[in-house]
Amino acid sequence: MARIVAEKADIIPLLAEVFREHGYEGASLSLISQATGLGKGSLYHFFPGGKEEMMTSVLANIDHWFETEIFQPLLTSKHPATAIEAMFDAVRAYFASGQRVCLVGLLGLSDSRDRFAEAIRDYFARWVEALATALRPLTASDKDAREQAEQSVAGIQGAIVLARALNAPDIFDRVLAEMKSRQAVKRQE
Amino acid sequence: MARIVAEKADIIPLLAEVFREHGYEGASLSLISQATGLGKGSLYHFFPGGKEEMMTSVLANIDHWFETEIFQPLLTSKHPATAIEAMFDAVRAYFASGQRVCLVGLLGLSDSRDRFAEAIRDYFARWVEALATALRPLTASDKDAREQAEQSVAGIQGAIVLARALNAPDIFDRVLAEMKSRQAVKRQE
DNA sequence: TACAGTTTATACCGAACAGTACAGAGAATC
DNA sequence: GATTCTCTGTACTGTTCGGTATAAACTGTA
Repeated sequence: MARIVAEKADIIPLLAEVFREHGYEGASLSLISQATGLGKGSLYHFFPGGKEEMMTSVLANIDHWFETEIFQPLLTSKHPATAIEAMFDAVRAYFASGQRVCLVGLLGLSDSRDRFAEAIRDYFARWVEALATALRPLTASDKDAREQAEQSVAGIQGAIVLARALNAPDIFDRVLAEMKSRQAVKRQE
Repeated sequence: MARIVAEKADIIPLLAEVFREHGYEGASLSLISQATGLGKGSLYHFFPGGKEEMMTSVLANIDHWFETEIFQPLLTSKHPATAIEAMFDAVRAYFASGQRVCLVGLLGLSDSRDRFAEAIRDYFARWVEALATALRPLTASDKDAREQAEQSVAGIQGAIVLARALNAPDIFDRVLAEMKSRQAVKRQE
């Protein structure tokens, strides 16, 4: 029969969007089929492990993106202060000012979190760790750096929740802008 | 047949916990039946509107709690600074240091958010508004008060996400404690 | 053209889903 | 004791779920 997808990798972003919109349980195979344009036969050909394998593939994809675009710059940049600012900008674009949900955060709140607990934990642990590393030269103590990193990652996740709930992307931008400027102030002290 | 529940109100907290754990779609009638000890017959006797009515009842219950325990004190207290501190303490207890999910926030991220959009929006809008009102005497401008209120509500929601994801209630406490102390610093300026 | 491997659509499975129908049990009232 | 109203258990509806089996259609190679 007609070949629809050239690469398995091409459909992972589509899968990610379905999971983001409907969660893991809510993303039924018929929704997935509709969003990707692939029938069940094709889906189970590419992902013999079914929905769970689809989700782990999506998580691996997200993980890779954050690793290269967010974590590594924070960890290796010669100018941590600008790296942190770049992170806020990248995050704002990635989450579309809160109109795009953080799939990992959502998964952590849902009842399927146990199934993907490790991936969820790693994602946030690495994010906090990377940000804390970048903050270390700018803060009085390692403890301060870590606390501030937790504060920022939490702030970003909460900004998504709030912006979605109020259907107001400007709130997301405002919360992130304030956190960003607070780092700037701290640097001047 | 044997009467199990004296008051319909008694089972709403049980319903709330099921929805918190499994979300709206994930909370199947069999799970609800198990958690409440009521069969389908009883459930549809108390809630003829089915799951949707159960959720709206739960949301109304949550709304009432926050209105009396959080919003009103913020709006009417003679000492807004202490009212804000009390809010952080009450929130910490309510969400059990992040081990208990915010149902309204979760609902806002899920795909059933459209169905309860109004309740979700009201909840967060009133929270931000109440906190901004309490902050107004303590900040330079109304704009500052509002931005700081958004920041705090987002921080609380994000702290839940982060604490759940990392399975670390201490992070929730740390993030809230820092936000609380930041208000205190601002007051001294 | 013949063949092999890959990709697809479709029919199907048992289980679980939300919701309905209804008979009957318990308590309250008279 | 009869009646009434509130509550509950059970059986059932049609639908959808994730997943499987399979055969056919396509592509690449020869």
